[in-house]
Amino acid sequence: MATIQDVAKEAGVSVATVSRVINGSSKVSPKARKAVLDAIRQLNYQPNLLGRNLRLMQTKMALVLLPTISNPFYSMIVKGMEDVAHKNGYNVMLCNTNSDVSREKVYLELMKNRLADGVIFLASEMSEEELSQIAMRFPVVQCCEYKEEARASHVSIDNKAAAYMAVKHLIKQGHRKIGLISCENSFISTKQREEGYKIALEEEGILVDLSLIKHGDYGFRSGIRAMNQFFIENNVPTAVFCISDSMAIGAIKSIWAKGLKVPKDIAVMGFDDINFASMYSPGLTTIAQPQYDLGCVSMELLLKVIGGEIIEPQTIYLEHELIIRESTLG
Amino acid sequence: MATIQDVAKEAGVSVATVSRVINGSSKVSPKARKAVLDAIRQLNYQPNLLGRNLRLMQTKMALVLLPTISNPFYSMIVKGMEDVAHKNGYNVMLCNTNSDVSREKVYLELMKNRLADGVIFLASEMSEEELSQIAMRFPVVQCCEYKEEARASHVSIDNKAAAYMAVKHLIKQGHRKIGLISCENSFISTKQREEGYKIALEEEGILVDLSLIKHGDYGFRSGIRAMNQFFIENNVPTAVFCISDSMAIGAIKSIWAKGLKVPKDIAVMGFDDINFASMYSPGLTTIAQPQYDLGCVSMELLLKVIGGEIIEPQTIYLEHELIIRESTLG
DNA sequence: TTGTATGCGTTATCAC
DNA sequence: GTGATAACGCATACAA
Repeated sequence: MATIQDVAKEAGVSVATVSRVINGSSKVSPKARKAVLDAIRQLNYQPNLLGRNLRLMQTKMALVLLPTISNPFYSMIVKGMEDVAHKNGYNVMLCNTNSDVSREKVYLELMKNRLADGVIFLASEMSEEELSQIAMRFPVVQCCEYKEEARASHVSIDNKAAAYMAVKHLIKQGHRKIGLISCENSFISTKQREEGYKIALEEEGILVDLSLIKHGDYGFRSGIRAMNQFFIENNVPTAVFCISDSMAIGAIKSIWAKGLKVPKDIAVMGFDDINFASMYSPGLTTIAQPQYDLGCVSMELLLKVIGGEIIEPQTIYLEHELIIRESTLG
Repeated sequence: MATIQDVAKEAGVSVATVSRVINGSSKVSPKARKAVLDAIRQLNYQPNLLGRNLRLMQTKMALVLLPTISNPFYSMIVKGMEDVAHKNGYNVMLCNTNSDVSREKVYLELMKNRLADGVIFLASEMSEEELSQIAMRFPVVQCCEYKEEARASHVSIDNKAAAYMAVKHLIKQGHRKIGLISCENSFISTKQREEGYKIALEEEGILVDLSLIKHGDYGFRSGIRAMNQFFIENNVPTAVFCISDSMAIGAIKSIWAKGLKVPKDIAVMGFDDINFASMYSPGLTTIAQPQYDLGCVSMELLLKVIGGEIIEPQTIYLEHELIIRESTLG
């Protein structure tokens, strides 16, 4: 494999000149430039970035930690991150953590070992303390999920306002007995969506009934189980707000199994607007997050932190949107 | 940031000894080892892999190029690749190509620039010629999709046999007029699934009727459109075999829109067994690929190619499975 | 068992 | 404009 030395020799110039041609860093005579370019082509030279990165002490690589690539919700977010990164000469390294702290830490080693310039977390399992520690020493941005107390920037929607809007929509359809299928986790979005649900009810003078709040794990099956609970307890709401689309689809399956119809007997709404929400029958009413923009803004922020333009942690909220489909229109 | 020099000074030994302790490469006296370990802890030292990689001319990093992370089909494959990679001290770099050749090439530059030791392609858009060129110079494995003529290893199922099995199942259910919703692309899997479809029909003495073959793009909407074609042309089969689950779900939606039932009026089967296939109502009959194993075997193969254990291109087929659910049982 | 010295491929500083 | 050369952090051949 040809090195910059070989190119210099072939072109009859010094390595410094070759480097200057490659990086356009300063003036080079047309004659020397041509000689270098010819030599590069001749030798099929590819710069070895290991050398450059070592010298520059940077890798133009950004880590993106996500719990799973099988959640379609992340796909557009990642696209946004990649587009912004590429526009700025950066590459993105996607890392599947499986919501496993130890796996997160393995990947973070890559940054600690200078193989990446910064990291974006999409739902970390680490403690606020650990996150703050890392953010003190390296460029860190949190996207969608975040730790409130961590001293690190974050970009997300206002989950409380979004859940509030969702429940208000159900109330407007005439529902008073509204169930919630939430999750038992420590995600800030969960906490905030529950808050939004409660505030919307209280504002209408509806008492928050804890027996109408069930829990799943975001997944389809857990949505079935949670909805079944209502039937088992013989305490069935006329509308159910699920904090994920997959659970909402599970809830619908459970409702059908009882011979009931959606939305005629029970209205169901989800959260996230995954692709499948519109593919389903009935189309699923849900809250759409600006996924692509969340990705773009997160990466822009990270690049600024890497560049040293931003020192203090930033908080950025983007707009969400209520998408009304058949599952709540009855 | 502390370097190996700092550690050496702190421990009162040479950098060589520190390096030896870190890599366990040769004998070090217990006393020196302890001094080094203490110094490392003291200084919170993290080796800079840029230096090591440059010196060793390897990165312990594998590139995985996939057309999109939003296709749930890839998720378990990637998991398998990651598990094997991690077990062998390797990291995986997921790269979203969006089925864009230029994007593929950008990522391949990372390998050409020595930032990765090898690459696994999941559905490349490059020509066989280009692929062969790259495989000549770098470790390359193709997973699931592959170019027949490319001189590079590949791991996949036997798509022809799988499609054959699928259509045979429909025939066994009593169907004779069986439609195919395929894709207009150059993927080998497409070609082979079409072949399997034809062979299964011919074997039963059923003439292959080209008007019963429609095309989509793997996606849900294209499944609707393709199925609609049958209705528009007033040439409706009693069973439809779709080469992707998403198209199958689209086909079902189209059938429902005509007031017909699945499988009572028309049986539908898919391919891939994505998670959603079992979540849907009716559950979708489909062909399951051993996704996790495909990933594992591909990565094992790549590591062997990187290690120089394998020189000649290998071809490995894994077993598929027919998953029978309600969408064809009527 | 340990230390010295060299080089991996690149960029940047300086002197010319 | 150009070239010689010193880093960047690490691993290792060789010498001791």
